Amino acid sequence: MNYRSVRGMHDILPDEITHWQRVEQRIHEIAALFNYHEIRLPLIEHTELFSRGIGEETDVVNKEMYTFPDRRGRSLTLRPELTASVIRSYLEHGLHNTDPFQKLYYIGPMFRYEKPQRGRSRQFHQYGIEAIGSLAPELDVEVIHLAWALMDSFGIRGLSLRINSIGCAKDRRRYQDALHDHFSSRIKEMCPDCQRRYNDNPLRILDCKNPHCQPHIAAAPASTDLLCHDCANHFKRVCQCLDELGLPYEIDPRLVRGLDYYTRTVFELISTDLGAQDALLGGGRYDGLVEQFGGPPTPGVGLAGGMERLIFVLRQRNRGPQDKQRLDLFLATIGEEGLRLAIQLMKELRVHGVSVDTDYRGRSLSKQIGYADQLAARYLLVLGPDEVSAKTGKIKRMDSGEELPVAINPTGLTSIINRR
RNA sequence: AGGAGCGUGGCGCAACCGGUUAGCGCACUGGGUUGUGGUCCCAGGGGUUGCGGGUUCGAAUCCCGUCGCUCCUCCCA
Repeated sequence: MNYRSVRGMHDILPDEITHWQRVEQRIHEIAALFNYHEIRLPLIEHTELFSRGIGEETDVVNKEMYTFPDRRGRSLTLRPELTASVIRSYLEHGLHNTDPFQKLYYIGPMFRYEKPQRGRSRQFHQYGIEAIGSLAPELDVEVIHLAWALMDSFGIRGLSLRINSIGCAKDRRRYQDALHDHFSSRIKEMCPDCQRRYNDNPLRILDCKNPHCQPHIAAAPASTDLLCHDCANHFKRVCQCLDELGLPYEIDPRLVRGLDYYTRTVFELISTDLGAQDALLGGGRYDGLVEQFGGPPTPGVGLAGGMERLIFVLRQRNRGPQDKQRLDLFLATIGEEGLRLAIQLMKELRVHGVSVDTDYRGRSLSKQIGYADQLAARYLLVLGPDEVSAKTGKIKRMDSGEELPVAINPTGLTSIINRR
């Protein structure tokens, strides 16, 4: 075998697909409860959409994008996240002209060129929601509420939500200056990464996990102390509203985030089951992004979560065998005439919504029955010379072994299969 | 990008201080049982031990390189 999948790109095989289908189904259901509408966007965008939207100095843009020239030499990029694309689509289709307030969600693959490790692949899958067109702090809370509702629907416990506000663009600049002042006398004692960040993006220093840097970071000013009047009020109301809904959270003044478009509220949902990559989902406000893309001043708030990580946590918790794809009926056949009858019956039964299969490998009857058992078929019917001529047979419930006489035609069979 | 560990049939493992023909379990295929399943019994297919080189009478085993995978730092979903 000479071919392998590309590094960091993983196949999802049939034996694990029901997990994916379950999670996707649940996302559709929860999104509908909150009145979010699905949007499907291209995997590929013009590179500058991401580099300008996410920020030139972020890790994602700097070193993690799959960027390549197309046949005309235009620089294209496999999407590393979807918020920028959603905003592009929002503007391109003039959604802001029809109804500037939009509640959207998506599910799909994303690509980042990173060194793979647990909970991080180069192709991975995210679900996300974006609520565009309102500054209301209650909307921030709705987004967070949806995240909790999704987790609750899976019965996932032991999660913690960390939240912070990094303020508007002006606050952010002011905060960066404050951090500069704070670290200027200490930066020499801190790790090389922090020294680099000191110049590039002092906010990122707060993310450092190096124990030597911790005391310096702990003493740093909190972004929430420097918020302007409006931003402070906004954050206050977000927390208040979370309290009113009984949604648990803890304020983490060190929480920044790696994407430049965030303003005001930022948050992450953390699971201890995940190891080093512990963020199950993350999000925040991006009040300047639409305008930055040339649209009218339009605020927005959203979140994105990792499908792989969610499924991983799910599997940690319930270790039972997963549900198999259902098969209502297996037709075991004897001889050419038996198979001929089976083929005819299957055509008709499938029209009636019965999932049905037969043996295509000419195996012995006992092997066919063993196969039906392995497929977890609910019912079994043998089609041999007797059944072909009599047009009646005995249908067997595989779980109980009980056998019932049945007329071999779609009506007779479905009447038994469809009753519970 | 840096650090650590690991590569043996599809999967999980054994053999490894060099020594017959690389074994075992699961899975797969057939038979026992050409008309009724999960158990059991028997048989079978499937490996250039990741790849390349070196040491040696002899390498899955020791050495070097390389590729791949996993985990960690970092960053994030």
